[in-house]
Formats: sequence, structure tokens, C-alpha cells
Amino acid sequence: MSESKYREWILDTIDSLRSRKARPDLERICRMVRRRHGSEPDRTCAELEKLIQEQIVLKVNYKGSISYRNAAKVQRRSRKKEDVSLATAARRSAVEEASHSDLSNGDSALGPADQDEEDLEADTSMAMDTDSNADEEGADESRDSQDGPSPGRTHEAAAPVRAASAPCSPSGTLPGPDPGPGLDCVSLQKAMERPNSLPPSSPRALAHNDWAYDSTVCPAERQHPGMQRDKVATKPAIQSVTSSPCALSNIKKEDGGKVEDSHLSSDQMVPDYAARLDETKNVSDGRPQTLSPPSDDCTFKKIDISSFTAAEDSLLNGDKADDEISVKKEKMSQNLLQWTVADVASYFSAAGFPEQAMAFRTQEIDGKSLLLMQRSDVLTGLSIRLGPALKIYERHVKVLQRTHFLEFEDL
DNA sequence: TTCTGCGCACGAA
DNA sequence: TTCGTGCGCAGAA
Repeated sequence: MSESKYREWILDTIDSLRSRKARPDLERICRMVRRRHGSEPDRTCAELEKLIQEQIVLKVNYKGSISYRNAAKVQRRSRKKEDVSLATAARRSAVEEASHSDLSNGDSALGPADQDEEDLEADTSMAMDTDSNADEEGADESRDSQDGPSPGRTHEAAAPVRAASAPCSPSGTLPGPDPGPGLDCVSLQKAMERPNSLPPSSPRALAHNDWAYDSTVCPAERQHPGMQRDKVATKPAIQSVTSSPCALSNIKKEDGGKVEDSHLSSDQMVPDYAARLDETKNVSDGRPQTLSPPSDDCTFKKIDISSFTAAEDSLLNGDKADDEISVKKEKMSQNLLQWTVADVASYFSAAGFPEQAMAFRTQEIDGKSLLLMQRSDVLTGLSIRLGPALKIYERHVKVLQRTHFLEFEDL
């Protein structure tokens, strides 16, 4: 029985419970998985915990009880029109994801809108277990250290109250809705903690973090630790869990028929650059994708993503990138600071994320802002779906940032 | 007995 | 007003 199978089962179960308006709590999840697939609650619990760690499943405290959410389906409500400044917005959303609502008023399923500044430094833990047991948070911390230095995750210390503890209470006789002390999964969680903590600001750290860029041109072929989330079958009904990250872009929100997905063409989304994109794609023919970072004052016109990616890879491996690529990279880094909002939007549009490009535009992300973006900002601050957001961050934002900072480090 | 569907109320946006 | 959520009940299996 593969883990991916379990993921599928669990996500399926959560979706199923949700669809029938039942609280997806541990008890129900375990029971349903056992009934449907004959899996022991212990195992289900363990797998569920893993999913939480991987931020595939969100653990939330809703109305005083623990619920689990399919992270891919968590809707970020009413963030469409945010006129707050980018920094504020991004930060706030990071807080949203990370800090969860406290028991104060229970409801936290969607993440609190504003948690004030108390957790601003907290990195994004999609597992917004609102009762926030320190165990999990610890794991999260170590895992997500790439997001940025999160010195002193305040909520960690601030939340010893009513630790909802790990969701383990296996073996059929599960404690009721009260997530009381069943079997604890602490050991599991600890076991799952990953050592990983180089300061993200350091390009080298990035290179050593959970991210190793594959030189393969097609991201679909890549499987690296940092992208594990992408492998999740967000649509449980689908059997093949070997889905590539690319497959995620096809994720549709099936719940309630809320298909937020883009039916919009590039033209609709980013009219001014879409044409160029199409043009480019046609011309490039066999080549993957060609970016055309705009701006009149740009010192370059087109950069081949694949080349760029390859350059990054070489960089990571300590190889000497070939001159041509280096030149491109250098130019790109320099120009990044000069990118306008439109440039950034067009970049992502050209990179195959026209819909998400709009989000960058809406949030007024220019080159400088792009350099400042953290993972959580991309995942949550833009109100874009998790799948594309992960890809955008891992394959583009991070790459651009790293390249940029590497440049400066070298200088 | 267990599972499922759903009306309804609640709280947040 | 809309939306996400889940309690609690009734009917089905």
C-alpha cells in the first residue's frame, strides 16, 4: 500500500465528509478509510499526520473541534479586492496561513483574516492547526525554514493551551468529537521532522535547502523534495497519484462546482503580452517556452526558460555555467530590479501562468517586490491556487531571487 | 447499527 | 448578502 494511495484515500475521505456536511475529524476520517479501504486507524492517523506535515491537509480548529481540510480546496475568501499594500497583504496572508485562529472564536477553517502582527514572523504553515500543538509546529518550522528566518515563532510558545495534540486516536474506539488525548503521534511527528535550516536569504542556503533544481526542461519530470506537495492528488477520485506537478494546474475545485479555474485565455488575462507570448511560442517551436521580459529599457529581449533553468542547475551543482547562460542570467538579475509590475505580470504570463500573472499585477508586484517575496507570500498572498503558486514560487520566484542574490554575492 | 443526505443555523467577509 | 461549515435529524443500506 503506497503512501500516495493513502493520500488519495484521506483526501478523498475528507472531501467526502465535507460533501455530506459532516465534520472531517479524525474519528470520521479513520472510520471511513477503514470502512472503505480496510486500513487501520493507526496507519490512517500516521498518514494523515504526514499529509499535515506536507501541508496537503490542513488541520484546523473549527468551532472548537479539530477538523481537517484538503489544502487544495481551501478557499481563500474575499481576498479579491485588497487595496492594502503589498507588504501588508503578503504578510497578513502569511500570518493567516501560519497563525490560524485561536480558540477565541473557534472558527478558523478559512484562516483568520487578521491576526495582527503577533505572528508576522511566523512562516507559513499550511497546517493551521489552531490549537497549535508545539510538536507539529516544530516540524513545520524546520521544514519551512526556507521561507525566511522565523526567529522565535511566537505562536509556538504562545499556544501551549489546549494542545489539540496530534490526531492519533486509532483503533476503532476513537474519542468522540473531542480530540482528546488519544494516542499521541508526537513520535511520528518527530520522526518526520526534517533537518533543514539554512538562512533563506543566502543563495547557498537555498541551494542546499529542500530544493534542487533539476536541469530537465520540463518541470513535469522533476521530482524534488521541495515539490512534494505537487505530487499530491488533489482530486481524490483520480486514481493515478503519480501526478506530475504539471497535473496540478488542472486542478479544479469540484466542491460545490466552484470552478475558479482559468478558462480564460492568455489574451483575456494579460492582453498586452499575450500576443507576444503566442508569437513567441509559435516561433520557438520545439523549445519549451520563451520569456520575453518586457520593458523598453531591458537589456535583453528574450530569455529561454530552459536555458535559465539549466543555468540554475549548473549553478547548484557547482558547475561552471556556460558563458552564454551566465550572461543571460546576469542580465536578468540586473534587470529584475527594473522590472515594472507589467513586466512581472508578463513574465509569469509568458511562463505559462496567465491567470496568476494577473494576481501579480493586482498586487502590484514589480521586480523589487518580487525579490522580497517569500514562499508564503506567493502561496497565500496572491490568492492564487496552491498548485500554480507552488510552481511559480519554486520554479520562478525562487530562481529569480537566487540568481539575483548570487549575482550580488559574487560582486 | 452504520452510513448518507440535507435543512438549517452560525459566523465571517 | 454570500459563503463555508457542521450539527442534528431522517431515511437508506
